[in-house]
Amino acid sequence: MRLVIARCTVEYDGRLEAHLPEAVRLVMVKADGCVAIHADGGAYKPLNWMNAPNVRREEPGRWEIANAAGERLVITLHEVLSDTSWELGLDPGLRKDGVEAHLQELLAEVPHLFGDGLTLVRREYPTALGPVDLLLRDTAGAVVAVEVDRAGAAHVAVEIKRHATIEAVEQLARYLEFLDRDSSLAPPVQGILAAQTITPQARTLATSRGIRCVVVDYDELRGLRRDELRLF
Amino acid sequence: MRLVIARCTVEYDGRLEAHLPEAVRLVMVKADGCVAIHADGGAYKPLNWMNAPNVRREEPGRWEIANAAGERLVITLHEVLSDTSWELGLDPGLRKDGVEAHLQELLAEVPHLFGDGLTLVRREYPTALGPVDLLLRDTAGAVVAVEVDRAGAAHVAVEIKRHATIEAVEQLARYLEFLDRDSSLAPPVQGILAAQTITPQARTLATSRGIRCVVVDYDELRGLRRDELRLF
DNA sequence: GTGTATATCTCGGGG
DNA sequence: CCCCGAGGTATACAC
Repeated sequence: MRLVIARCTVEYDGRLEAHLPEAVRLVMVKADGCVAIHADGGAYKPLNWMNAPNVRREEPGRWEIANAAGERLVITLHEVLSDTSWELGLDPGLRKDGVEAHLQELLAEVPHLFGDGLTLVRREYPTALGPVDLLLRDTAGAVVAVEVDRAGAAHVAVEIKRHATIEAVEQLARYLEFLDRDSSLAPPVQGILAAQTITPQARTLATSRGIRCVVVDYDELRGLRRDELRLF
Repeated sequence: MRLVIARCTVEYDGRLEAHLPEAVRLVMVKADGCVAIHADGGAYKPLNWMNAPNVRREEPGRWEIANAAGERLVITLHEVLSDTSWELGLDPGLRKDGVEAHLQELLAEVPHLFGDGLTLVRREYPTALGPVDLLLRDTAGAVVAVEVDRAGAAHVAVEIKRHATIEAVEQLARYLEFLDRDSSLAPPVQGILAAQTITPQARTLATSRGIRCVVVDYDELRGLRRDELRLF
C-alpha cells in the first residue's frame, strides 16, 4: 500500500464528470492498483477514486489512471508532502455475524413460529423475478390470513429483512404475484413480512395488500435454537 | 489525518458482529474522529470502520471507539510499524456533473420529446409517498398510451433514472397509484420511465403495468439544449 | 429524527 | 456478462 500526502487537483471523467479543486489530500494506492483520494473527514468514502483493474501512468506531478470502460482519473500533484509504501500482505478477511442470511437460517429452523402446522418447503424458493426467502406449506389447514382473499392459503411466502421498509413489501408483493401463477402451488399464496424492525409505512402498505407482519428478535431466536438443541 | 500502519486485530459489535484476525493493516483516523481500517485491496471500502461522531479511548496497544448508538469498535494493536499525522485542512469539496438531477433538468426543458403537446406542470411534483420527477400535462389530447386503461390520459408522470431496474418501475407504479387519487388531476395518469439504460426485466414489468419506456441520451440532450438556445 | 431516494454506490450470487 | 439483492451501505433532503 502506497500513501501519498499531496496538494493536488483531481479530474474524473467516466460515469459522470467530477472535479476537485486544489487542496492537501491523502492519495491511497492499494496493491491491486485501486486508487482513492481522501479528505480529512466525511466517513470512509473517498472524494474520488478508481477501482481495480486499471492502468496507471505516472509522470512527475501528474498521474493518469484509466480502465477498460473508458473511465479516466487525472491527479495533478502540485506538492508532495510525503510518499511512503508498505507491505501489508494478503488480508485474512472479515468474519460477520448477524446479517440477514443468519436471520434466514434461524427462521428456517422454526417455521411453526409463523403459524401452527407450517413446515419449510425450501429457502430461496425461485420465482421468475428472484428467490423468495422462505416458502412454507400449511400441513394443518391453520393459516391465519388478514384478508379474506388470501384466507386458507396452503402456501406461505416469507420475506425476511433486518429492517423492513416499503421496498420489502413491494418485493414480497411481486413474488406473491408470480407465485400465484406458479402451477405447482395452489393460489392464493399467503405473504408474511418478517423483520426485526418494520417502519409504520411498510406496515400500513403490507396490511392493505393482505400481507402479515411479524416482528422477530435475533437474540431471542438464537436462544430458541439453543433451547431446542438442548432437547436432544 | 492520522495514519497508523500496524499489525492488529479488530472487533466490531453493533448493528452486527464482525471480527478481523491478526494482520498488518492501515488504520486511518480523520479530523472528525471517524476511523477506517483498510487492507491492501478491495476498492475504497474499509474492512471495518466507525463513523463520526464517536468517542475514542486510546490505551497502549488498544483503541476502543464507541458511539451514542452503542456500537463499539475495538482495535488491538500488536505491533505499530508507523504512526504519522497530517494537517490537511478543510476540503473545498467535489463538483459533479452528469448525475440524475442534471438529466432531470435537461428533460424538464424538452417535455414535448415525450409526446406532442406535452408541457411541464412541475419538477418534483409531490405525492404522499414522495416527489415525482416530472409531471406533464397534455395540452393537445395527443398522449400515446400503451395500454387501453391509460389511453387519453391528461397528465403524465415521468420517472427519471440514469439506469432503470425493476425498482424504478415499482417506484413509478407507486406514484401513479397515488396520482390517480389526486383530486387535482383527472385519472388515469400515464406513466413514463425515462432512462439512459433500462434492464430487460424492468422493461417487461413496465409494459405489463402500462408504463411506457423511453431511452434518453445525456450528451444528445445537452446538444439539444445548445441547439435550442441558438434560436434566440 | 424518521422516511425516501440517489450513488462513479460496493459486493456477492446466480443464470 | 448482466441482473438482482444486501449493506454496519453513506449521503442528501423533505416532512
